[in-house]
Amino acid sequence: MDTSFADITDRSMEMGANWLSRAQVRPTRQRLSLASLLVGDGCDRHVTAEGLFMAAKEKGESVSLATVYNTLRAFCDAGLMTEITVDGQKSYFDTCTDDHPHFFWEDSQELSDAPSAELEIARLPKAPEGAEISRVDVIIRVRRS
Amino acid sequence: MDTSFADITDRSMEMGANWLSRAQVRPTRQRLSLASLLVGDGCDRHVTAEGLFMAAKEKGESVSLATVYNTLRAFCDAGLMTEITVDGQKSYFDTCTDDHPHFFWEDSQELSDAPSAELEIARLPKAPEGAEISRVDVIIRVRRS
DNA sequence: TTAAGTGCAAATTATTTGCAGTAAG
DNA sequence: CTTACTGCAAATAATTTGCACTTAA
Repeated sequence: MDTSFADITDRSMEMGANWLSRAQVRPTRQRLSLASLLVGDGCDRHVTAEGLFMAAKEKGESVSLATVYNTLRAFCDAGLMTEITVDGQKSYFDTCTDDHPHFFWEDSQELSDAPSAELEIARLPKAPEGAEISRVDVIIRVRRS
Repeated sequence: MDTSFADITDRSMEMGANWLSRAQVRPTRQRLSLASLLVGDGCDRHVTAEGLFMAAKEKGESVSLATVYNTLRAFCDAGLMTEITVDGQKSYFDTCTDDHPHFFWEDSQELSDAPSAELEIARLPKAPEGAEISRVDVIIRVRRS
C-alpha cells in the first residue's frame, strides 16, 4: 500500500507551507496538515481521498472527509497535483504534475509511477482537425505473476 | 455525439445474434436489441450505459437501465466488449476489443478511436519484477481548438 | 472585517443487488 | 422443467453541496 505518508514534523510542515505558497493557496490548518503528509518528505505520492483521509486520522490530524475532497480538488486547480483516472471507481491524485506514465496494479488497485525515461512514443496519432492534444495518459496495467 | 446507433432491422438483428452466439451468450430479447444497436451495422461503438439505454428507448426497444448495465457487464465478461475508464465519472464500453488508443474529447466527454497504425511505442517501461503487463491504455485527451 | 475555508449531513451520480416474475434451452 | 435473465426498487460507493460556523489576510 501507498500507506506511507510523511510524518508531521516542523520540517514537513515547512515544506508543505512552501508548496502551498508557491501556488498561492491559502495555508489553513487542514491544508497544511494534508500538504505536509503529501510532500513533507519530498517524495511523490499517489493518493485517493479516502486514503489521505485515513492517513490524516492516523497521524492525529483533524480533517473531515469532505474537506479532504475539497482540498485535493483545490490542489489540482492550483496546479499542485493532477487527477488520474484509472478504474472508474475512485480518483487518484498525483503530487507529480509532469506528464508521465503509470503502473496500475490490478490486484491491489494501487497506482505508482513508471519510469518516464523508459517510455518512448515514436509516433502519436495527430489530433483530428479542429482539435488539439491536451495530454496523453499512459496507464500500464500490471498484475502479480 | 455518438448518438447514432444501428437501426433495428432483420439484418442488424441477425448480426447481433451472430455476435452473441460467437461468444455463447444467451440471446434474450433485450440482449438481441442491444446487440443489434451496437454491432448491427458493423461499426465500432463507444457507449455509456445511459447512452445505450436512451438509444434503446428511442428506437422503441423495451429494456430497463439495470439490464443495460448487467448486459454490458455480461458482454465484457464474454469478451465481446471492453470497458474503458477515462474520466472517473462514467464507464465507456467499446465494441472493439483490440488494444488500441482512444481520443477523449474533453469538451463533450466523448470517446472515439484513434488510429492504431499511427501510434508507435518504441520503448515501454518493463513491468516491475514479480509483475507482468496485462494491458497498456493510451488515452489522448483532445479539446476543441 | 470579510471573503474564503471547514464540517457536518443531506444530496447527487453511477452502478450494483435482492428478489419475485419471465423466458430460453 | 430448470436455470439464467429481467425489472423494478432499494442499496452502495464515490463525490459534491448547502449552510451555519470559523479563520486567514
